[in-house]
Amino acid sequence: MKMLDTIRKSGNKKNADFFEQVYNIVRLIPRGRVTSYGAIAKALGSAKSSRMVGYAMNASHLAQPHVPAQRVVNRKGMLTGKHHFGSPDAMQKLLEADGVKVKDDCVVDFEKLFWDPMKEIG
DNA sequence: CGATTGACGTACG
DNA sequence: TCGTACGCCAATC
Repeated sequence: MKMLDTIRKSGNKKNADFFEQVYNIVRLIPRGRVTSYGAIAKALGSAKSSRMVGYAMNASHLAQPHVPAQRVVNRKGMLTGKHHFGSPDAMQKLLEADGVKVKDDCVVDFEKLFWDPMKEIG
């Protein structure tokens, strides 16, 4: 499904291009699965803009509908952004609610649960 | 308009 | 194997 293509065309507005794309991809993440900032950045064609993905996530709480930001972690599978949630434990709780086990701020079986955006987009 | 920062990632020691 | 340094690109100061 070339969803990103649609996303890109629909979100070609000057503002909200990168952010919107990030949000859309994150919203595509199935329940019980996770992905990384770098993977999203790469999926958007800006592999070197992984930091921007994280930056976009910082404002993800403003996006509508809700963006499951808890399903996005760094390449190590660590919950680096947990501190940006309401509570430091909110992210882990949300992940556990999705069926993702978290141990020591790290996603268990991260590689197995890893969801590749390119797989859905490409 | 230049400098600083950041929910990352890769390279290097 | 672990810790530190740097690059990337957009937003904020």
